[in-house]
Amino acid sequence: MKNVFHIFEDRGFIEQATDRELVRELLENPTTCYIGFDPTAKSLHVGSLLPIMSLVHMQRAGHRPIGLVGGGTGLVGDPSGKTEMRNILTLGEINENAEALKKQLSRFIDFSDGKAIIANNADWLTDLPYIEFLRDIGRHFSVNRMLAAESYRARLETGLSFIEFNYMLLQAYDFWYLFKHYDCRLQMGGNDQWGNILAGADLTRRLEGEVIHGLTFPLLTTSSGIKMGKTHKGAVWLDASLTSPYDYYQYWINQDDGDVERFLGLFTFLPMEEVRQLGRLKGADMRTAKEVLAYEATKLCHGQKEADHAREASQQLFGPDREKSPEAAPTYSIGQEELDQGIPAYILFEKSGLCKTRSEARRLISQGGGYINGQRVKTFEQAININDLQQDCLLLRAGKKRYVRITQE
RNA sequence: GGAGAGGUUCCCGAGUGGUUAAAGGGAGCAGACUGUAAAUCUGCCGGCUCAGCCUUCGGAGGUUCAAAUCCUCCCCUCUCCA
Repeated sequence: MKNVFHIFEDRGFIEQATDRELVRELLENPTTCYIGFDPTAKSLHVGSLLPIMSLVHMQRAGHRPIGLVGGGTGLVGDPSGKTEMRNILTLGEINENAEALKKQLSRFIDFSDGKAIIANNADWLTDLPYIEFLRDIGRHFSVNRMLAAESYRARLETGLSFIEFNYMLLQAYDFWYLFKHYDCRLQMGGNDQWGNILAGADLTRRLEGEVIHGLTFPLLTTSSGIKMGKTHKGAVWLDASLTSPYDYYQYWINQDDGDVERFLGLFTFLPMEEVRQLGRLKGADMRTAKEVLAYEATKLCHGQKEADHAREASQQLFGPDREKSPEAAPTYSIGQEELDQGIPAYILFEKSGLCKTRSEARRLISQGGGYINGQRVKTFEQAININDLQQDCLLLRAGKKRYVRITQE
């Protein structure tokens, strides 16, 4: 089996490593590694996809991944890469989120038979005795050195509370703890975690005299330098009830040309020869590569069946017969009474979820961005009624890409 | 604890009594162009029962015909001093 380190290198996962040569050697043999996930929301979003993919690669290569849910650290708040102090969550919220995270990770990683582990650092952090912690752990940290860390330096400008300042110690403790209890010798994470990862490796060296390692991934931005994962509707979630597989598929197909090859490497398991080949496509052919990316990414997250649906739906809605076969679009049903009476177009656009407010719907339609069955809506108060139904439904479109099918209840 | 600075619409950031739903930029949306891409140009960008009305400038009161702008108290942040 190929060393995962080469796979990571080849596919563009690596930003920094504590020692490339040693990490590569380490990964010659089955190794336990971990990545922390913050339980700040009830679902992960595409921002966490890169770490997840790395764990999948690890598992496929015969290593043992640990998904660490930051139940304990979530009670504190991580300053890394944030300019504002984050909201501190209650224990209840965190546990709820932690549960949900576990479920999501299981879609990507096989947790059976100890092939992977899910851990929650609340289990060992919440009961830490303060004095002992200071004595045994705190003494190994130099404040001078911590302040030199980029993540803290930035926060020094805007203010940094003591509890946040301790985050690094806690995460370092996590790494040591996982090393101690699971023989975990590699921590991975986004490049914003570099300082924290180093701290953990450092702590373990001091406490145990053992050298353990860290690896970071590039922070993902699109070619235009914007953080990934935001759309008109907000964050792109991995949970199908928050972001539908169709929207998820669409998210990927709408990526910039310049990102496609990189994303194929990171977010699919296609062989790299194929990825490079797809990346070489020029002009409109690039769409093929995007379709592959969208399909593969959706398949990984939501399964083949959903991916097939999403692809079909997209092909119908964006193919040569667009507007003709709207079964594929997300559906919203409306009461018969309302339809009989006729409903103003802008209200329908708002109700169907295409616009967040009625004002937005008015604006959209006034600017010529509202369509019904492929026809531009002329005025926002235009009444939509039963006569507009074609084969029992009508197709609403906002702008060029966003569709909703309206059916009668 | 003392002294000073500051909290403005999604973000950054102007505004220091009426002409301010609040400059400018970013993000976002729409139109044109296109390949469900990018770039570019144009328009939009608090809400609503929308030629009008309502709600916003940390919070609560007050002055005034009129306040984001003035006063009082409170909350929070930053800087310096201890």
